[in-house]
Amino acid sequence: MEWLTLRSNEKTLLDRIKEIERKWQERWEKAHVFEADPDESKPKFFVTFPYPYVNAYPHLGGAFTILRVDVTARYKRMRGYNVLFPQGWHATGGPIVASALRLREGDKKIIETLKSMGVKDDEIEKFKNPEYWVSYFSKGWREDLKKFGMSIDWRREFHTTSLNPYYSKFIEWQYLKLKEKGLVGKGEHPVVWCPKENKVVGDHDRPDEYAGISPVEAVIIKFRTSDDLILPALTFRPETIYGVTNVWVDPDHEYLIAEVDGEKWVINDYMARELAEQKHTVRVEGRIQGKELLGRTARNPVTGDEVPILPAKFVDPELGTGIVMSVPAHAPYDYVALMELKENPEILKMYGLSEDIVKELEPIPLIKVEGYSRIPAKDAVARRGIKQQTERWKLDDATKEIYAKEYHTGVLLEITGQWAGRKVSEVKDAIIEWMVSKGFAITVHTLPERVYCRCGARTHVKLVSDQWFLLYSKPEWKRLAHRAVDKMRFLPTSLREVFHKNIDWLRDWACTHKRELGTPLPWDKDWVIESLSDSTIYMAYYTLAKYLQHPEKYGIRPEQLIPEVFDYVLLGRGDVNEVARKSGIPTNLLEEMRREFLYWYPVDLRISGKDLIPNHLTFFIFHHVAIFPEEHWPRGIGTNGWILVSGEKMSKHKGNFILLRQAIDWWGADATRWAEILAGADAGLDDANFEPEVAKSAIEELLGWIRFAESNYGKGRTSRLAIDDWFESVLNRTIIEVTEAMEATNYKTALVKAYYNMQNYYKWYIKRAGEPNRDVLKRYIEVVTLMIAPFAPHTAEEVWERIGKEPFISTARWPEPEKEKINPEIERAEELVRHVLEDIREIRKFVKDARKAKVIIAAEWKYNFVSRILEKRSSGLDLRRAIQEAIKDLASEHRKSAGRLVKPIMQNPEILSVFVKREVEIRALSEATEFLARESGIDEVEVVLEEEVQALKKTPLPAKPAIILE
RNA sequence: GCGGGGGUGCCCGAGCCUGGCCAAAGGGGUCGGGCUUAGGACCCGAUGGCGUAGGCCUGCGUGGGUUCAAAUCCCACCCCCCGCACCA
Repeated sequence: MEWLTLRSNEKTLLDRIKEIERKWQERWEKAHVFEADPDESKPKFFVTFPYPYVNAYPHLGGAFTILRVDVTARYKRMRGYNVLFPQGWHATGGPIVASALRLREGDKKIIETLKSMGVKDDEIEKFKNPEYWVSYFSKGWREDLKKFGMSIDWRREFHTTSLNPYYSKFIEWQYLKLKEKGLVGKGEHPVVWCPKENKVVGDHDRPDEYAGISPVEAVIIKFRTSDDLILPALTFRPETIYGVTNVWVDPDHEYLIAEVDGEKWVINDYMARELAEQKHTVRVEGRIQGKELLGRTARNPVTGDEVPILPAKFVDPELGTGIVMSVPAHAPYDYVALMELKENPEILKMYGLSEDIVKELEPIPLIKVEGYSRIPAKDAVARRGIKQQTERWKLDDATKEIYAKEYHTGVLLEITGQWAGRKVSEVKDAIIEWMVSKGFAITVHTLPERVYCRCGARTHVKLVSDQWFLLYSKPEWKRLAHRAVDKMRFLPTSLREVFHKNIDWLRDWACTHKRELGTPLPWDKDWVIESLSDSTIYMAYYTLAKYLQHPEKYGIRPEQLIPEVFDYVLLGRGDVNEVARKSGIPTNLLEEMRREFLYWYPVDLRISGKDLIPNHLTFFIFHHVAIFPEEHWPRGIGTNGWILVSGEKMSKHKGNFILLRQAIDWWGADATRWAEILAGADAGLDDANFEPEVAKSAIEELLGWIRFAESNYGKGRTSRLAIDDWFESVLNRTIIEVTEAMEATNYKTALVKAYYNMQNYYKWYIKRAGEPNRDVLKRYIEVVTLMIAPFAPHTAEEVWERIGKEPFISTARWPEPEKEKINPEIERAEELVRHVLEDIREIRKFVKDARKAKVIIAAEWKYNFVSRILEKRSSGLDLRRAIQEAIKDLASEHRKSAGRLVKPIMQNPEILSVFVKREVEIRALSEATEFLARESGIDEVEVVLEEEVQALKKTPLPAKPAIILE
C-alpha cells in the first residue's frame, strides 16, 4: 500500500509523535483521569458507543464512530461535566460459534482471516473454542482503543453472554420483567433449516454465496386431474390464475405421489419435506414419472378450465413443487416454452403427444400494463431477442421486469371477474386470501432459490412453533416508544421522523435462538436470548459493572444477583434491608449501587453508525420505555455514516481495508483521529471519506502546531494595533461558532473552523500586522490548542505542557468567548479593506504602469442614506421598497443624487453587508494604505474624501469607494 | 414499491435550514513561477468564457414558479446510493 511508505525524516517525526502519545496515555492512566464516579457537585454526562461484536479487531469504520463518542466525552469534560464513557464487548449470537465450528472443520477461509489479523500459527488452534474469540478480541479492542486515545473508564468493562454470569443475571432480570408485562410471547416463525444438522441456518452458517437469502411466502394452487390427482403449482403470482393455458412438468423427473392433508398430490421431494415441516401431514405413497402425466388435463380450480399438462425444459424439478402453471401472456418463460412447442411439434411427438394439443393454446391476457401490448411477456421476450427457454439469464431479467411492472402499475382485466379494474398491488393479498378460503390454494414459506448449509446439505424452510417473540407490534408499547422519541434529542434532527417511522414499522421480533452464545431464557432454558434482544438496556449495567465485575473489591457473587437486587438498584423497588437479607449483599453496598445508577442514568447521548437505526437503536428505545420510568428514558441519539477509504467502501477484496491498529502504526493516534474527523465526522447519514494522504500530512501538521506553539508562546510586540482588535474579534467569534458545532456533534465543521479557518485568519493577521501582539498571540495559541484537544488530545496535552500549563488539557476548561471583543463592525471594515485590495488588483490588470491609487470615500450623506436603507430592510421591506422609502426620508437637496445611486446599489448589494460607519471606513482604509500598496504592488495609496474631488467617472458608494489609478 | 440520503466547477467536497459580500470555501489535479545539482517536499500565482478601469455573459441534475435578487424557497420530473428484519 502506497501510504505505507514514509520517507526517513517522516519516520522520525512519526516516532516522536508516538512517543508523545505513549507518554500521555500512561499519564492519563496513572492519574485515573477518565475514571468517573458520582459527584453531586457537577452535572453528569453519560455517553455511549454500542458495544462491538468481538469477532475481529476494530477497523477504521468502528473507530470512526467511537472517535465521535470520545470527542463528545472530551468536549463535555472540558465543559465542566462529570463524563461517563464506559465500554463493553458483545459476544452474543451465532457468528463466533459458527467460525469456531468452521475452524474445527479446517476451513481455510477462517484460518486466513485470523492470520490476516496477525494471529500466530500456533495460536490458531485455540480459536476452535468460541470462548477464546471473546477473550482474544476483547483484549485486542481494549488495546487498540487505548492506543487510539479513548477516554474510557475501563473499570466498567465487561462482555456479554453466560460467559459473564453477572451480565447474564442482568439479562435474565430484564426478560423476567418483560414477561411480567406481557411483552414476550410465543408464536410461529419460518426459519431456514438444515435437515442434516437439524438446526437453523443463519447467514454465518452458509457459504457466502447463499448469504442474505430469506424465506418468502408463495402460493400453491391445486390443479386437479380427472383421476383426482392434485398437481400443486407453486407461484408468486396467484392473480395470474385467470390466464393459465396449461401446466408444465419436467417429463424426465420422477415425482412423488404423496398424501398431503388427505389429498393425493404429485410433488417433488423438496416440497414434500418443506410441507411436512410446515404443519402439513405428508405421507409418500408412490412415484410417478413426469412423462406419465403428459397429455392428461387438469382443472383450473378458479376458472374451471381443463388445461393440458405439457413438458418444459425450464422447469426445475428441485425448486418449488416441481410443477408450474403456465401463463404465457404474463410470464416470459411460459411464453417462450409454449412457442417452442408450437414451432417444434417433434418434441410433442417424442412424448407421444399430438401436435394439435398446443394448436389452440394462445396466451390469455389478464393484466393491462401501460406501455405494453396485450401480451407483455411477448414484448419483454422480443425486446431481448429471446428464442429459447434455455436463455435463463435473459429470461430472468425479462421476468423481473414484467413482474415489477405488472405488480405496481398493472390493472386486472374483465376476465378476472370480481377483481377487474383493480391494481394488482392492491388486491393481490385479497386474491390469495380468497383462494385459500375456497380451498383452491394454500400458502407456503419457501426459499426463492437453492440455499445450502455450510455442511453441504440443501436447506428448506421450517415453521418453528415454539419461538419466543418480543411483541413490538403491541400498540401500547409503540405508543410509549413514540412518546420517548418525541422527547429525545436527535443529531441530526431529521432522525426523529425516521425513528417514528421505524417504530410504526417494527413487527414482533423473534428474540430467541438455539445453539448460540448468549443468556438462556430464564423460563425456557433451551432457548438463548438473541443478540439484538439482549443488548437493549445494558447501558444501565455500566453503572453497576464497576461493582459487579470486581468481586475482588466488592465481593459480589453472581448467584447473589436475584431479581430483587436489580428491582431495587435499577427501579428503586422493595425494602433495601429485605433485599440485603435475601441476597446477602450488604445494605450499604446496595444503596451505593442505587445511588450510582441514579446519578448516571439516563443515557444522555448514544452515538452510533447509521446502520443501527432500524434495529438496535429502535430496540434501545422500546426496551427502555418498557422497563424504566420516564425519567430514565434515553435523552439522545446521534448517528454518522460509514467510513469510505479513498472514496470506496472498505473491503479486504479491494485492498483498502484498514485495521485501527494498522492506522495507528502508520500514522499514530492523533493523525488518524485528525484524518477521520476531516473525513466527515459531522452528525448525519452521509458517508465520510477517509484519505490516507490526509492522515499522512496530519503528522506534520500536528508536530507543526506543537513547534509553532512552543516557539511563539510569549513572543510578540507589546504595542497595540487596530488589526489586533480584528483578530481578537474573529478569534472570539470562532469560539462561539466552534462551540455550536461541538454541541451539534458536527465535528468536522468544528475542527475546520477551530484549526484551519483560524490558521487562515492568523496568516491574514500576520500579513496585516507584521508582528503579532504578545497577548493576542498567547490567547490564540491557548484557544486553538484547547479547541483541538478533543480531536488530537495527545498533541494538545504536549502543547499544554510545553507552554507551561498543568495538569492536563483533558480536564482544562473549554475556552469562553470574550463577547465584548466581538465587533462585527471591525470585521466588516476589514472585509472592506480586502475588497478594496481586490479591486485595486483587478484594475491593475488593465493599467499595468499605475504608480498611485486614489481611494475615494463616498460623501457623508450617502452613509445616512444607506443606513436608512438598512433600517427599512430590517423592518421587512424588500430592497427596492427600502430604497424608495429611504429616499423619501432624505433632505431634498440629496434626493436627486440619491436617485442616481439606486442602480449602483442594486448592482452591488454586497455593500449592504459590509457597510460600516463612515469614520470607521475612513480609519480602516487610512490605516491600511501601506498594506494596500505593498500587497497590490503600487507605490502609493491615498485615501481621499468625495467632497475633496470633483468630476468623477465613478460614483463612490459607502463600503465601495471609487478607485482611481494614476 | 415503501422509508431515508443524495445529484455543486476537471475530480473530491463545503454551502442549502436562516435567499444578496457565491464564479461559489477547502483539498486534489493541471499550468506558470520560486527554492533545489536534480527529483521530492515546501512557498507564490493561475485554473468557466469574454473584456485595455473594479465589468459583462454562462453557471450549482432537468423543467417550471416565487422574488428587485435563487446553488439556496416552492412545484413537477429524471438519475444515483442505503435500509426493508430475526441478523451482527
